[in-house]
Amino acid sequence: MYRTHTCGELRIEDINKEITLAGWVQRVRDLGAMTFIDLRDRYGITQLVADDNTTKELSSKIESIGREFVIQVKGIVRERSSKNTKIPTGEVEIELTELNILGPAETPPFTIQDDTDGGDELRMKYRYLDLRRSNVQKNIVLRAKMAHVTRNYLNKLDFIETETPVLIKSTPEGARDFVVPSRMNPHEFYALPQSPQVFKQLLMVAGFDKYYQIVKCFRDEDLRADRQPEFTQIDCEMSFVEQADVLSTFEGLTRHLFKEIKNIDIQDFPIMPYAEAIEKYGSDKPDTRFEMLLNDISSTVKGNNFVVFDSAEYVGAICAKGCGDYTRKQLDALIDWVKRPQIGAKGLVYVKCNEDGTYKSSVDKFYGQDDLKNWADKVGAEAGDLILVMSGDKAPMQVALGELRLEMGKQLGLKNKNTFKPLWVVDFPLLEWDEESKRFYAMHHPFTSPKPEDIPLLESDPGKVRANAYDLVINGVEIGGGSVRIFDSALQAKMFDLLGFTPEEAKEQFGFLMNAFKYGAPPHAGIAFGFDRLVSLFAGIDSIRDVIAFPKNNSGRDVMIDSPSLIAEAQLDELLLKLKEEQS
RNA sequence: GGUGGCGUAGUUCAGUUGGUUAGAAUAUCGGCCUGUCACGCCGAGGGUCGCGAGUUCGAGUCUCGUCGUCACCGCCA
Repeated sequence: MYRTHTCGELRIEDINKEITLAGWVQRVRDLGAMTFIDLRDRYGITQLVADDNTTKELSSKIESIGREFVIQVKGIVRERSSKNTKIPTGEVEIELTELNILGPAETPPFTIQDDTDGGDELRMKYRYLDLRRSNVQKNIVLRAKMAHVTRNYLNKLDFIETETPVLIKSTPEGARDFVVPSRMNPHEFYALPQSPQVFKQLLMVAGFDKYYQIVKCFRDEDLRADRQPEFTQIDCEMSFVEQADVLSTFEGLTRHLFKEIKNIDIQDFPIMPYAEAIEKYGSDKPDTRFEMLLNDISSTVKGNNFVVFDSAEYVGAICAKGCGDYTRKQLDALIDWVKRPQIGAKGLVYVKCNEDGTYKSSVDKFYGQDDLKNWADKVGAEAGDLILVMSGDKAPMQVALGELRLEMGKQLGLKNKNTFKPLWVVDFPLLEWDEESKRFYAMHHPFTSPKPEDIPLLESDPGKVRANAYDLVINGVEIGGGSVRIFDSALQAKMFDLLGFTPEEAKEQFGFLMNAFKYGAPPHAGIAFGFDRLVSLFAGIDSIRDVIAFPKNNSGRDVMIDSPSLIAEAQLDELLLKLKEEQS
């Protein structure tokens, strides 16, 4: 037996027990006549001690060990004469009688401590060492617990967990596919799923009624802190349900997770149409932890010969509470911030609401005190507040103002990591016009059903059609999204037509789905949660890398195993593949 | 594809206007130390300043290129 206890469980009640422990050496503190060793495993740290009773053989072994050695020790639990109240095992220590080196260790390239000296790059290269650190382990443990709670909840509701294939078919819509050459079918490729979308719909046709799967999905697009090329979804689909049923089921799952994992009771779970989210927050994933809503003040500000506003389609304003004392330097920094290419605004007009009831703005030449008071009334600004105004074309300015709102929220400390504000965003547009290719794209995916009352618009004004699609947003993070699906093959054919597929193309790519619908398809709807994002939200972390055991870096590389990599010529030959020179 | 930050000891970083032998902390190694738990004290070793070119009497420092990395925009049904 390698151990009788873990390094996290011995207490004062265990005194005088003979025990065996195994783990990693966290640190050796040699005081001369006595030596302390911190022994670590994933459960905790236990102090070992060797003093003048120690045999020569044992002390020479102790001298030979260093950080991160894997050792097994036998000894007696005894009470410490000076206790450490910072750790649960701090009242006891192990008086060593025997020590075996199970695995010697070289000095690690960075210290295995919560406050490690290692940078991100190094930690990723030696991720197996990084994962020894308790604050990294706790994220992985949290992830496991959340998956467990999710499975329990959905199993209880009679959902059936079903695996779907990973080697599937490439489709041109949506994100780029990762492709895998087929040896047995020369010149042909599988694609890795961007989501199990069509399979879960086919499971509905098959009558499974309620399906879920915690599943890897793959998208060959550029990465971000919250985007990995392979990521995990809680993927779900239900039959004989309407949008409201899906929302309430997964509102239930979300509440349950918050309660079980964080012991938080989520109060409100509001539902907001997409159009309102854009109008009030300049985003389809509003962070509702704070207000600072966008106001359209176009009608209030026009007609004072200020050409910038008079010529603008949209003039919008937000009110930053308590920022009326911003200095010139702070305001200039904000102006620079909105002018960065990422935001791309031409400028920013400000109005300071002074404590004495007067106003000071960057457009005093054009607007008097009465005008500025009107603005203040319109946006709900009081003495001590700061009004920030941007103007231009409506859609981009709403987005820019929404970004500015988030930045101000950050500066004012309104994005509290311990507050959780969920929100359903509903009634997304069904289609999105793409200027470049002069065609409509499905905003969600081509199987999303339009709202019944908007179906006539499919002919006259497709851009106006709203979808039965919904996103779950928490604290400004898109956690999940789904839709009511089309289950009528005629309507599905019409959708493909709108999206520019010829009937032949539609048949070639999605014929199996349309065929399936001919044989009795139930009404169905579904949703998928971004599991990595959900876990990082619960962990209070911005990057999903920290909740993935072995993540990829910014350029999609695994720096630990060094992938992707070239393959042998023989492998290429077998696949009848030849590498082209890079295009210049 | 684009914008920006970073790259100096094992590691995290500092390095002034371009000027003497490139520093600190930590880690490592050696010595001392009986209650440490970020142990302490004394000492030692440790550098292709990412790589390449250029400017200059002289480059860690300036310029260009390149590679790596991070953040963001595009992209992500």
